[in-house]
Amino acid sequence: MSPVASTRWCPTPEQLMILEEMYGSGIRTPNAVQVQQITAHLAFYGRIEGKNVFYWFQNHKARDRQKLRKKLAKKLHQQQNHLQLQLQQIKPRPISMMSPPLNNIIEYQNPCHHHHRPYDHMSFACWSQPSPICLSHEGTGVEIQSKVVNEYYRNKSGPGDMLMPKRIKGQNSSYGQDWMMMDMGTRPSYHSSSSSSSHIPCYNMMMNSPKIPLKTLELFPISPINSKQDSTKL
Amino acid sequence: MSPVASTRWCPTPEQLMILEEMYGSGIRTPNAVQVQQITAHLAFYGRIEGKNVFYWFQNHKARDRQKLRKKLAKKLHQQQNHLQLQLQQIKPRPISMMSPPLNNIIEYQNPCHHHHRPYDHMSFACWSQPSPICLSHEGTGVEIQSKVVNEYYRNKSGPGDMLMPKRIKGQNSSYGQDWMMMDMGTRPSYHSSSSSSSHIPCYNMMMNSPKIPLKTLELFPISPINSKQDSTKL
DNA sequence: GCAAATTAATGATTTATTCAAG
DNA sequence: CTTGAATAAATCATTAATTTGC
Repeated sequence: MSPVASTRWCPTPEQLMILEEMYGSGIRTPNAVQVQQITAHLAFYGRIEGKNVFYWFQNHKARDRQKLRKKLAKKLHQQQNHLQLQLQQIKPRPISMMSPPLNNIIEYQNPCHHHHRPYDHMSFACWSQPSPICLSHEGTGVEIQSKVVNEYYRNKSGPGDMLMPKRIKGQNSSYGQDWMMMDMGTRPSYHSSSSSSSHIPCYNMMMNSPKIPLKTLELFPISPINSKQDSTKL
Repeated sequence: MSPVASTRWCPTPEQLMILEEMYGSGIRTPNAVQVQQITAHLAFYGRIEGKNVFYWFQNHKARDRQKLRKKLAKKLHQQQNHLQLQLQQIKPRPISMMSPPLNNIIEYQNPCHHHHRPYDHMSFACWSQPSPICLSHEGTGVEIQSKVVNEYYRNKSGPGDMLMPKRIKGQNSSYGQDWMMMDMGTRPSYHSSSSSSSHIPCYNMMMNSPKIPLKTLELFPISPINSKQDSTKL
């Protein structure tokens, strides 16, 4: 009879409203910092995590595109039909003569046209809990983690490094703020030349595995660890 | 003339060899723990991070599949040609009669056949640094993080929770070890029923942002944060 | 009204495709 | 050309709406 915690995030109406407002105002692929801010903000209205926010935008964007495509396909289909009608009226031809132009439409109807896909802008995953920064609502429980997380930050942080996305060159001015290094401290480099800073954008997140057993796991055999790998496939 | 740290991971021959051995021995989609182990192990031979290992397996698997597909398509194409030749020899027909069977082949050649795609098994992202656990090689610098990370773990970890993947039901025995909860501690739940445990698989990683400025970021306006969003797109 | 049965939405994951460094 | 990195599309799975028979 226990209420059984739901397995997946279920946005509250307020959360949804805010998310949609943000989306409406142009946010499409929030970066890690933005996701953190949004998450912290929304946590005021209910349980939420970074990954929920990240997924929400991803899904929303994708489904928007999907809708748009369908609409476009429909429109073009009608348009095409219309055109054909006109053509037929002007100069009737055998059916076979009409197929070539139709091919152009198919591309829109075909669910598989991943080519020429314009990458809209760098984005990256962020599955994380609300950070202690930017708690616009206080006393909501979000800052329960603050001490620990802050402590963690203190332990590692140096001066804030900003960096540009690797794939967008020469657009510094536009994206400078959105990108920053999240490298997990510096380790001695083993590679001769590649020194200290391994440049990892926001993807680089500390693995949050408090529940990984701390006991030493079996030393590494160069063979399947759990022997339950999907060697079935292939 | 500075040696300019390379932006992307460049596997050493040893690392590559080991990775390929692992792949050969059946590992396809290592889970977070495995990635950690592999990373720690390979760190002995040079700079490496969890995400490199993760990406390597992902890419290797994908490109293997790709090769296989191409081969299969080729084979089937030849086979088909052969069959047709035989058919033609037996009972010559007009060309038009031969197209239907050909359609079956096209599916293999078409790069867009994501349907009926057999999901091989649960897998998940893991962009993380080698964890302090399982350092099969010691004194290599990898454990430089250990103190900090361990401290972090100590701060948060409760009893190790194991959990099953959500999507594979009734297969407990097979995957039990591969899945575990990595929820970032418990916060008070705002949702009435959904209590404490938000079930997040290994995706759930603590954001590693030591270089995010700790200063309070601008409070949250329900509008683009950096005003540099990709509102260009759409 | 009201559950069981269906269907539609949408959160979460995995795979395919693209970009670009070396 | 190979392959590490990153994003978008496709897919799966669960929850919410909705319908249906009583």
